[in-house]
Amino acid sequence: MTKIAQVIVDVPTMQTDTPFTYLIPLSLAETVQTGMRVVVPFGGGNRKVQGFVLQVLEKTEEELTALGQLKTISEVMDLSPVLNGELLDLAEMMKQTTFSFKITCLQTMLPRVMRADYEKWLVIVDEIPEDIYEQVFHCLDEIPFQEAVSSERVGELKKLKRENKLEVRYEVKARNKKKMVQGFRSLLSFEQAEEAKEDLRKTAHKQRKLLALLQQLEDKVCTLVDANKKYQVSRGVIQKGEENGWLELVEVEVKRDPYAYHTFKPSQPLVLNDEQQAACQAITTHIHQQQHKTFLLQGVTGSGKTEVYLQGIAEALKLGKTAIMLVPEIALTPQTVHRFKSRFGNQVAVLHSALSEGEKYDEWRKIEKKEAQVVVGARSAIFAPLENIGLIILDEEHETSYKQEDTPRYHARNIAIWRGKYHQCPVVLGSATPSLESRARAHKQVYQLLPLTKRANTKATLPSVNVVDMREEITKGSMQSFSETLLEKVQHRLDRKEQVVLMLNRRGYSSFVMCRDCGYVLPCPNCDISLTLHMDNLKMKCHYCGHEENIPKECPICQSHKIRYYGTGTQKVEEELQQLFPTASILRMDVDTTRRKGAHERLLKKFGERKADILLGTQMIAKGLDFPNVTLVGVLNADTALNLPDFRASEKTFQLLTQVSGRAGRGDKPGEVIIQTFNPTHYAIEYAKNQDYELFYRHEMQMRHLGNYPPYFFTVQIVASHEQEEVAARKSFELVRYLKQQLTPQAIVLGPTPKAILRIKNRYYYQLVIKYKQEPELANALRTILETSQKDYRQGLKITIDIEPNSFI
DNA sequence: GCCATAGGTGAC
DNA sequence: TCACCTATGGCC
Repeated sequence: MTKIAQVIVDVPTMQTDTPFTYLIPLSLAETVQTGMRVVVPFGGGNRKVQGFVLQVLEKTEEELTALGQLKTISEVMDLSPVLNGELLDLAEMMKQTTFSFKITCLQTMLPRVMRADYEKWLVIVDEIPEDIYEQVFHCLDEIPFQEAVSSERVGELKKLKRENKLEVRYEVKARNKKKMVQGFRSLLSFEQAEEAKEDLRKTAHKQRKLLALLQQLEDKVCTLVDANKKYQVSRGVIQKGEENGWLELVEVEVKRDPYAYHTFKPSQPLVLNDEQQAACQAITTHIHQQQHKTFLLQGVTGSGKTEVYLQGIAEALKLGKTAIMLVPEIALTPQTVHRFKSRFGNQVAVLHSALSEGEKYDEWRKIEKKEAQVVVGARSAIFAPLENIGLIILDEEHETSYKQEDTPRYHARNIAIWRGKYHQCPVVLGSATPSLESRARAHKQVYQLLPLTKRANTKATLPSVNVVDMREEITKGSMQSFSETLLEKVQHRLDRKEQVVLMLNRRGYSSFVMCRDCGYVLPCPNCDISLTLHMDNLKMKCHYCGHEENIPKECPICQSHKIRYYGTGTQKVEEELQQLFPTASILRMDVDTTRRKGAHERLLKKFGERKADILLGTQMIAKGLDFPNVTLVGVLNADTALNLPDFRASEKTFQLLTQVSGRAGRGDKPGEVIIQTFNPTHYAIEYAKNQDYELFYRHEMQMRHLGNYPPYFFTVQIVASHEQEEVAARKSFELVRYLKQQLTPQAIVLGPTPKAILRIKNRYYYQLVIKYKQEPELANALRTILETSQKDYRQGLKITIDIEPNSFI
């Protein structure tokens, strides 16, 4: 019997999107297991690629010959599997539902560092002309392949390769480096150490201390850093110890712990009110009974959803089970992490984008080694390699960031429910403003609704909300960002030493440069969009392709010098605000001020300690902040999202306004919210003003029904892009024709239309949209499109399929 | 993604 | 007739 392995190779194409069979060499027969990463030779040149083992099988000699000529696995990259059976199955589901390659799905589930690094070298294997050896190879045996390609003598090198005098060598490099530090281990028994102590001179305190430490360690390893910090034994003393033969120096692995220098005060479960109690009960019953069910925990802001999560997780842990808690990236603040760490201590692993690649890898391994039972993280944390999951939670389930924007375009909510079914455990979707899809499913009893209607802090009442009609402010002649009403209210809070949060809707609020004489706006040379002014480095920047240029001094069209900054970035509003309230201390929070690691945390801490009066920021301040002294929240421009040509515009506006309003009056003092808008009668704003989700939901459902939008219809978006506009356009017309022919007459195929931003990075984008209720042939049609698109791809025509896209813009 | 191969083109 | 190009299929 011979062992063979089914391997998915790291070549993301349609034709290689299937398992390949490899022989397992005798030397690795006991090592190779399902779910491990391996290095295999692939293709004509036998270049080495990374692969994932899907299956290990044993074959007889006859069976083996029937399989034809097989290649052999070169090496294994892991000591133990990195993906278990569940995650391998999950990858298959993702591939099928997102129309992406298996390899891409597998890689998505692992920390980035576990993707291979490939290196290519050009190696001399036979005599080559002296001058090439000296000039190109610099008298070395091999050079990086890239160096050879960029050399002036590529032609000659190619010829030498054909004559087998040169060879290409491929290398697969593992990037998942463990962090190693110097440590030491005792070589003495307790008695020997005791004797050594006696031989010491009386004054040798430090060495005596070291010996005591060695006795305490027994055969454990101690790092030099720990010896210094915890036991005040310095490097020199340890070196002396080594010379004396007391200890040996060793390399030890340390886990990077991003929260090592934080202290977490343990917190106790809070007393739940009736509604929280009922919700918690429903969830824990399902944990106990090992029964899957999806719950929609709909609670007004401040209703204590988090405490329900915490107690649910505690229950899972009590049963020896594990739990995943997903939080949107921007809500994954130190405050949030703190709440979980202080309740569950170091059982918690945190996964989010602010961590370095190494830190992410270590947190991942902490989970994999079962050192952590609770995982708190953003979207990709849904793939945490936990076993025996008892509870999965998605907080702020309506957040669009739960859907990945590039392939595989999975939605964390779907993955969560899949894993919930696999582990037979409850899944809790929590939100104050659920997505229409989820709320409709709760209505149809697909999910079970758990309502929380009261604020947990009984003294805290829902804030009163006022809408200010900015059209009137304009006629009054005030050209500022602030209405008189808002200014009065801010002054009032400043007088009372209370705090204010002001939010700018980022979209449409970036600054651009316009000529006052001819109206010329500086465009990006690669994209159909205007450049944005960045004050931090005084450059004009394109938000889509990253193009940068200097701020023009004169208009390139009419040479006028009357070129001015338009629009209001947070910086400009900050200046305006400072002029109006010279004595107020203002904190600005936007991409510019939070770019540096930990800046986000520092700003919030400062505000929490009441070292500032006003917090001015973009959407990032709308979520999860809990500052009891904030009694006024102002939204400077509520409409910018409303005007987008997107069927979710109203929903997003309503959600944002409700979320940000929830930041006011979380303590004992009542809160107030001011919403400035040019559309005071729009239903999204009206219902947000009354904090009435139910009415908004009903109204919006009618709108969706009229427009044949989700949740009444399923949607698929297909985008074709090419450097030449007509190629992209022609392809999308062809796709529409094909789809109309494949689908039932009930399916609605819209388009093709040019995308809202036709050109990005010098590529033209055309899209088409399919709306449908039931289309048994759709999956097949999409798969066919994917297969045929492989050919187009070589001609530079890219086609992407997005199931249930976040927007059609 | 990359290589080997096939079939085409032009320069002599 | 060869050198060089691009388009295309296969990779275990």
